[in-house]
Amino acid sequence: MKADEIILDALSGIIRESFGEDPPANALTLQRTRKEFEGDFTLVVYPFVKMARRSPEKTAEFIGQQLLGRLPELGSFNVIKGFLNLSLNARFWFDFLLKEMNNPQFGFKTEVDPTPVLVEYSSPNTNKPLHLGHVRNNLLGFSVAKILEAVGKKVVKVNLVNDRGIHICKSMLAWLKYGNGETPETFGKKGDKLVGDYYVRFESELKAQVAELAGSKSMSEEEARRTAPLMTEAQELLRKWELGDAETLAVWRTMNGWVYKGFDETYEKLGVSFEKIYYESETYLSGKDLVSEGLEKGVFVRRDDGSVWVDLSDHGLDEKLLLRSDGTSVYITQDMGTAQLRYNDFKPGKMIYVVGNEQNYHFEVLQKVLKKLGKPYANTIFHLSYGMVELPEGKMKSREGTVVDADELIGEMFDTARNTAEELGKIQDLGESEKTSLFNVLGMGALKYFILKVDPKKNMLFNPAESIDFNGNTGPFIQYTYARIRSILRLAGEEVVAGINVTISPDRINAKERNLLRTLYEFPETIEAAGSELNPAHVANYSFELCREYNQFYHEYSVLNEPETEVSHFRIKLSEMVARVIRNSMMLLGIDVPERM
RNA sequence: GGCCCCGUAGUUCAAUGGAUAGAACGGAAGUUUCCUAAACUUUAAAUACAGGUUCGAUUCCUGUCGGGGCUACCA
Repeated sequence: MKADEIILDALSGIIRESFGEDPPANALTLQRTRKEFEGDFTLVVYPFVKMARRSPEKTAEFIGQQLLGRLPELGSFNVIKGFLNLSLNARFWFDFLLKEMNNPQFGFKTEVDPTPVLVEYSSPNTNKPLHLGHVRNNLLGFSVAKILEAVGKKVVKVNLVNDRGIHICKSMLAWLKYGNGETPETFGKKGDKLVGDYYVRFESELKAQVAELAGSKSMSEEEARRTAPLMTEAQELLRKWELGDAETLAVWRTMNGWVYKGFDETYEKLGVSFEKIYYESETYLSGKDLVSEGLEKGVFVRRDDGSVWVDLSDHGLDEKLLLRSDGTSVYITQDMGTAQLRYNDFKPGKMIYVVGNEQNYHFEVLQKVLKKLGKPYANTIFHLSYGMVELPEGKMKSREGTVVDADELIGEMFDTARNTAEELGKIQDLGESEKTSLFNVLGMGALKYFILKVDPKKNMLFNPAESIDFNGNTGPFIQYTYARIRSILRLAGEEVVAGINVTISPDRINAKERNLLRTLYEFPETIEAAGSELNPAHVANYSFELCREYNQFYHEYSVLNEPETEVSHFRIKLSEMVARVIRNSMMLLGIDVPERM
């Protein structure tokens, strides 16, 4: 049983017996004592003042005395205003270290809840390469999956690829018209870049046609856009695709194949992966059954023109189209279908969709429509909505060409890591392949940490130069701290590190060591909180705090200067555990840590 | 217009309704016989505004002002 649970348990007993009332449930919580005060846990006693019929100070004093009598783990307490600060005794912290110091799984729940949790993330379109926005999405999705696994969930990571529709037909048309049979091999470009280029080509050629039409025939721009030859050809191509035209499908498969190969490279560099990939080309028809079901149940209505709608005004939303008048499905219809499909595939207890906040409304509608249909999984849908990523130069706009390409960004992070490390001149003894892997670890660590340390729902500003700073709240700083501890442990020598036991007496534990122990103790709670809020930022900020505390400890107390003593053994064991927790927390963010740097 | 999200030091980010609102970068001043100075110490600097709820509000509620998003028979 954990310390705070033991305390709270005793506390509720005391309150019931002494004040004759059950304590209000929401008041029975402990918080970590703030650094400026002495103590480990703090109880706010204001909620009990009324039933105690004493002043806040007297109430705290009374509760403190009672707890001291009951809990052998409690060393002392002090009272400041209505705050009761409790200090666990050195023995408790010492035992904690003894128990956990050799546990590689510290902080992770080992028993697994068999009900799967499904996490959808990435969700790319096949007509554009991945960009900075996708990077945030991928990192968030992967990290959330890792965190959920750490709190004992069985996680299924899925991707939903939007591989069909007018946009990919535009790329196909441009390639057929202007491509001269170009392939990624002949052009020396990743496949997703090649296809993306032809999408851009389509748009620029279309723009030229529109300008001409609008100029010579004085059409409105909207009309010109709709009637331009390229646009009607693209529509025609989509019709052929939907009819299953063999030639069209062959081009489509070839080009999508290029794209997937390109995506896979990017995913690998980002370190993300999926258990299952859904393709919209295979699922886009599946929502129609649900529409029929809704019509039968009378929760949807068919209008005179044949289109099908749902009225959500009773939920404070508008009417929403579910099926076009020509009987084809729209975005939301597909999402209804895929939700059902996933439910059938996995029967998940929770379905998490990592999708940008511009789709908040869409997911609100999706959930309510499924609820109207009486689907059991409607309430399991959770939209993990995240904010936009902006750059120091301003917002990303694809039209203005200010989109940051994911591969280019990854390359830049690598280069910056190399430049910075070379400037500092500490890597001469590494071989070429070691260097390459180190720059990769550093560059990606910088990128991932910088993005994940921010609360997902907030818009954020990504500054590449700042992210790779080796100081401050950055990935490289944490990686550096880890590498330094590993270096210390190597110096300590095998026999000391392997020391079976630590025999230091509890009263030799000093304040900085206690601080460290207390922070380590919080690690499991941090994961738990991050898991329930689906927020990796908790883990990121925790690991930074741990590193800072270790640096302070390290600065003040040499780890090795009392060789072969109890103190030295103790500090080495403590360092070892700090290193392990840093590594574990970085693992939850998908960040690698270097053994030396 | 309607709906949703966000406003915290110069900047980027923290703070389950709790104590004197924390860090980091940048600014100012210091610390090298030392296991990594890629460190540490000191210092100045902020809750957009106005009400309300309560023992207590950055946090919850209302309004105002700013920023962003959504409001397609696109996805």
